[in-house]
Amino acid sequence: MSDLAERRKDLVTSMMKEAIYEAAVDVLTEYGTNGVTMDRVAEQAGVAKGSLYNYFPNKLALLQFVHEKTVEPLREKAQRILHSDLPATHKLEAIIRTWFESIDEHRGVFVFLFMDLTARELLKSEEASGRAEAVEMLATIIAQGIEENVFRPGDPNRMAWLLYGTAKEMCDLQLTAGNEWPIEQLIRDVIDFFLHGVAAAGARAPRATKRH
Amino acid sequence: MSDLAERRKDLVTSMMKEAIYEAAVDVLTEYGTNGVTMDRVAEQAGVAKGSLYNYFPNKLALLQFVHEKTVEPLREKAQRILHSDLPATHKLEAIIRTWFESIDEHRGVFVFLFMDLTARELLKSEEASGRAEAVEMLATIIAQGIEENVFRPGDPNRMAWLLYGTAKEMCDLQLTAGNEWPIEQLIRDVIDFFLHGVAAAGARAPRATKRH
Amino acid sequence: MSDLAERRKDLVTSMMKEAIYEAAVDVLTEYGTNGVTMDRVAEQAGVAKGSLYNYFPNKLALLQFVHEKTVEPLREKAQRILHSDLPATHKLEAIIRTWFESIDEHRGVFVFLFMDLTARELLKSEEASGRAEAVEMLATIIAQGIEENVFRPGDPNRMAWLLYGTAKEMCDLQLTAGNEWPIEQLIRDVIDFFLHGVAAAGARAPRATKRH
Amino acid sequence: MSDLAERRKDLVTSMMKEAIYEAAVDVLTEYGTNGVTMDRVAEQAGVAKGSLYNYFPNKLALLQFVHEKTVEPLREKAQRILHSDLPATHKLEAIIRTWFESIDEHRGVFVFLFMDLTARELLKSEEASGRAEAVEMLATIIAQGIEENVFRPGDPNRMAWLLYGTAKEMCDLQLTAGNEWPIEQLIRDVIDFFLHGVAAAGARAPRATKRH
DNA sequence: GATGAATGAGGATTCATTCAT
DNA sequence: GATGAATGAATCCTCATTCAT
Repeated sequence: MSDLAERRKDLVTSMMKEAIYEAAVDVLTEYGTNGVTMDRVAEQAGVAKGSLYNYFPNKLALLQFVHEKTVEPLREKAQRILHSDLPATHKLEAIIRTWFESIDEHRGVFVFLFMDLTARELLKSEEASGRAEAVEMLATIIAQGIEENVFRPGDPNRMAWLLYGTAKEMCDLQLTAGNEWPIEQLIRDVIDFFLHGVAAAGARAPRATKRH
Repeated sequence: MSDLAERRKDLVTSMMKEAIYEAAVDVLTEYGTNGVTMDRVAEQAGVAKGSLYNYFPNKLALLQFVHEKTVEPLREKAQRILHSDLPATHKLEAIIRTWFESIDEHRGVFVFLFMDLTARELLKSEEASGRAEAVEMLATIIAQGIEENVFRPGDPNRMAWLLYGTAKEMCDLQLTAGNEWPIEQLIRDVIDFFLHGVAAAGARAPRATKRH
Repeated sequence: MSDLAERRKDLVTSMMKEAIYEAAVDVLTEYGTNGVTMDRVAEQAGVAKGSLYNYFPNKLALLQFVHEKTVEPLREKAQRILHSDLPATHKLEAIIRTWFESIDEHRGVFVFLFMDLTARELLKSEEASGRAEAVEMLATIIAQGIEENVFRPGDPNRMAWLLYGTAKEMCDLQLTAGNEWPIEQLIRDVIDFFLHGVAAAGARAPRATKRH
Repeated sequence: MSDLAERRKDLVTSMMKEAIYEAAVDVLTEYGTNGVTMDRVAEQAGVAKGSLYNYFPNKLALLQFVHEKTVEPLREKAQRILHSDLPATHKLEAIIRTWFESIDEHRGVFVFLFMDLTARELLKSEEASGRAEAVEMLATIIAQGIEENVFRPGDPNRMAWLLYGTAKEMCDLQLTAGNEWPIEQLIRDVIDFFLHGVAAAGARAPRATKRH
C-alpha cells in the first residue's frame, strides 16, 4: 500500500477509535459502569456491534483505551508542572487546579474511572499505577518543599497521601454533588488546608490516645 | 393472630434477615461486588433462593439492608461521640478511629459500599445521606472546636469536607492497598495534618493564582 | 430433606437429564454436529435455554453426557462378552454384532460420536479411551484365539486394529449409506473376512515391494 | 477481449485459486477444521478477505475446491494403477501405498477431509462420490483378482468394502495416533490380512449365529 | 479486480425473578 | 413459608458475506 494510503487508513482508524471512545464515554455518563454494554456503545456510536471489534479486540481493551485517553492529558500536564522550576507550593496548586478543571470537564468518565470498582477491577493495574504515579509526583514536590523550607520535615510519601486524599475527595465532591463550590475557592481551600490545617494559632494537637 | 404469635413471627423474620445479611456479607467479601448473586447468597445462607424473596422484595432491597446494617453501628458510635462532652479534637480523633477500625474489621463490605459504583449507584440515596450525615457531624464538631478556640474561624462545613476527604482517602488506601500503615500512626497523621497542615513554621501560603 | 423427597428429586433430575439427552440426540441427528446449539436442544426438549444449565454446567458437559450415555451400554455388553467363557471367534462375533445393532439403533449419535472431529476434539479424552478400550478388548480376545490355536500367531494388537478398522468402516457404511446390507450377512462377512481373508486356496501374498 | 488476454486472465485466476487453496490448507493444518475462517485464509494468502469472494462464491465452494485439489492426485494415481497391467494383488498394494503415503504427506488436510463431519457434512456429495469411486475401483481390481484365481469367488463389491474399511481405519490410526507403525509394515499387514485373515491353518469359521 | 470496514445473525453463558408444589 | 426448577432477557463475542471506494 502506498504511504499515503496507509497514512489515510491510520487516520480513519484513529477517528473511528475516537468516535467509539466518545460513544463509550457518553454511555458511561448516562448509564453508569454496569450500563456500558457493547450494544449500547455501538448504538451510540452509530455503528454495528461487530464493528467495535474491528477496532478493539474486546471490551476490556475498549475500557483501557477510554482510561488511557482520559488520563493521558492529565498526566502530561502534571509532568510539565512537575518539571517546571516553580516553587513547590505553586506546583501543588497548579496540579490540583489541573485535576479539578479536568474533572469539571469530563465528569462522567472520571466518575467511572476513579469511583467505580467494577471498572477499577478491570483496570486494576492501570488504576494502581495511576494513583501511585500521582502520589509519587506529589511526594516529589513535597520533598522539594521540605528542601525549600516551606514544608515541615516529615515523610513526603505520607504527606502526599494525605494531600492526595483531600484533593481526591474534593474531586469526588465535585463529581457527585455538583459544584456549588467555585473552583478557585476550592483550590485555595485545599492548599490552605494542606499548608496550615485548621488549628487556631497556639493550639496543640491532642495526643492520639488508645480507645479507653 | 395473637399478639404473641405475631411477635414470634417478627422475631423469626428478623433472624432470617440477619442470617441473609451475614451470608450476603460473606459473599461480598469473597467474590466482590459483581459476584453477589442471589444464588450465592442463598447457598451461603443455607436457604433456598426463593426464600430470599420472602424477606426482601428484590436484590436492591437486600443490598440496602446490608448497607443499613453495616453503617448503623458506625452511625451510632459516631452519634455517641458527637453527643459526649469531649473537646472537639478528641471527638474528631475518636470518630476517625472508629472509621478506621470498622474498615479494618469489615473490609469486604466497606469496599463494596464505598468504592463500588455499581453499588453506589443502587444505593445512591443511602450513600448520599450517609456522606452528608458524616460531613454534617464533622461540621458540628468543627464548629464546636472553633467555639473552643482550638480551630481557626472559618466555614465549618468546608473544613468538614476537607477533613472527610483526607480521612476517606486514607480509608481507601487501607482498603485497596492493604494496611502497612499502622492505624494509630494513621490517626495521628490525619489529625495532625488536619490541625497544622504541612507548612513550616513561619511559611506563608501562596496566593492562589489564576493559571497564567 | 426427607429421604423420600431426595430420592424423588434425584429421579426428576435424572429424568430431565434424560429428556435433554434425547433432545440433544435428536438435534444431533437432524442438524449434524455444528448444528447442536443450546438453543435448539432447549427447543427440542421443550424447555428454556437457561434450564439446560440447571442440569449441565456447560455445553461440553452435555456432550460428554451424551457420549457416556451412548457408549456405556455398549461397553457393558462388550465387557460381559469379554468375560464370558465363549471361544474367541464367538466372542468376536458377539461383540461385532453388538456394535452393528447399536449403531443401527442410534444412528445419529454414533455418527456424531465416532465420525465428527469437532465432537472428537471436545471429547478427545473420552474418545481416545473408548477406541483404545475397544482395541484392547479385541486384542485380548485375539490373544485368546491364538492360544486356542484358531488364530495364527502374531501381534494381537495389530490384528485388533485391523479388525477394528474393518468393523468400524462397516459401521460407517451402515451409518452413512443406509443399510441395504443385512446385519447378519454383514457380521458373517466381517468374521469370515477376518478369519480367512479373500485369497483363493493356495494363493500366496505378494511381497510388499517398495514403489519403483 | 482478445483470446490472449482471456487466456492470461484465466491463468491469473487459477494462480490465485491455487494460492488461496494453499493458504486454506495451511490454516486447516494449523487451526483445525473449526479454525478455518475466511479471515485467516485471507491473511495467510496475503490477500484481502473480500478478494476470496472474487474467486469462490462462498466458503463452501472454497472447501470443495480444497477437497477436489487434494483428492485429485490420489484419484489420478489410482486410475493409473487401475489401468496398468499389474496383477490384482500388486494393484491393491500400490493403491493402498498411495493412500498411506499421501496421508503421511498431507496430514492436516486429510484429517479435515476424512474425519471431520462438519466438513463431511458440507462435502457430503463429494465425499460419497469419492468413497464410492474408491470402493468401485477396489471392486474392479478384486474382480480381476477373482478372475486371476488369486481371490476366492465372491461379491467383489462386498469384499471391496471390507478392504476399504481396513485400509481406512489404518489411515485414521495414522492420522490421529501418529505413526509409530512404519508404513511398509502397515501395507504388508493390511494386504496380508486382506488375503489370509487371521485364522490358523485348518481352523474353521464359526457359524454366524442369531443372538440367543 | 482489490480492498477491508461494516454488518448482524447467531452462539454460549449468566442471573434476577417467578411460581407450582 | 420454604423450595428450587424454570424462565428469558441480557451480555460478550464470532464470522460469513456485502459493498463503497
